[in-house]
Amino acid sequence: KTVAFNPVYIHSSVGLGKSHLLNSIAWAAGASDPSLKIIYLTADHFMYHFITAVQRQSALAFKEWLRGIDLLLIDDLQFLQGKSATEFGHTLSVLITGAKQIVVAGDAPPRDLEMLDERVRSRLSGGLVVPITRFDLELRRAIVNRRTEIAATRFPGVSFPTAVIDYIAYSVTSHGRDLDGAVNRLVAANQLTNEAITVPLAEKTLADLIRKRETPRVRIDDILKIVSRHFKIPRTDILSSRRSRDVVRPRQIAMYLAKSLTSRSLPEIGRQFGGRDHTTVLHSVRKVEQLMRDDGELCQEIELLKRMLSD
DNA sequence: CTGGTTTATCCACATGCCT
DNA sequence: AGGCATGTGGATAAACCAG
Repeated sequence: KTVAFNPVYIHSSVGLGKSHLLNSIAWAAGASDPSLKIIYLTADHFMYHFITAVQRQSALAFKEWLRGIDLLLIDDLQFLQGKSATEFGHTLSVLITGAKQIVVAGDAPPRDLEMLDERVRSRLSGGLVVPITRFDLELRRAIVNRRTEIAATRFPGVSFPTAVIDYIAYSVTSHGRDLDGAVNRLVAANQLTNEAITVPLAEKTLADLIRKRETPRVRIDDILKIVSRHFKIPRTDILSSRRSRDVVRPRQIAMYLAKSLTSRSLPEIGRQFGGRDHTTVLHSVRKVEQLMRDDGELCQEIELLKRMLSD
């Protein structure tokens, strides 16, 4: 047998069957060679084991144990966050170097995994990266159409207006299973209440299936890049501990942007700004807000930066 | 340069919100 | 009951700024 690609990184949004795929891989590998040692873990489980191992001073034993594994599958990498992520990154790169087969899955491409350091990220990008894309609109429409036809033969009174089919196909963007679920639920609602199937009914019944418009992801990397270019100061200065005004202002503005444009927490942002304390970030945010209150020009400048970042 | 002021930063801790 | 996020109050030392 050959190790063709290592590591393999699978990414897709939630609900498209990543975990299912990972489990299938594990099962198929086990079926083809029962002697293989295969471990499937979610990232937080992995981290839990790792941390308890460190606490029990048995980190070495833990690493030995890992080395004995032939196929390691780690799921939900995006849940890996916080202060131990960097330590985890270390272990991960040791593992990858260890030449055993690794399969990792997460909900973003490797370069967006900000909690991992650059070396690990490029490590992951260097392997095989498999994106699983959503069904596109036409395919979703076709699936819904098919489902409604089946429903119509089973429940003669049921009919789906085209507008409702479009609505479902447009709004429910996750896995095919959810598209089925949407149709079933509408049929059920219709059977129970005799209410005609309309777009408003669909809106009401399917509220929880419709993922709210995901705020376009802004990465802190991008904020750093844009801010450092705009103020003509090197990115390393922003991350450094220098405190001269010409570097502090941009730094604070960047932190403010990170807080308002991403959903990262204060400690998380602090960590990415050269390991600063979360209260420093808080102070920066407030400072910038105050500066904006009594300086319209700065206000516009920051609005400009915001627009540049969220296109 | 010097002495005083401002403030970016960190720390210890409190509170509230989810599990 | 414990982790995580947001906040408060205080201390300190790095910049800043007259004189």
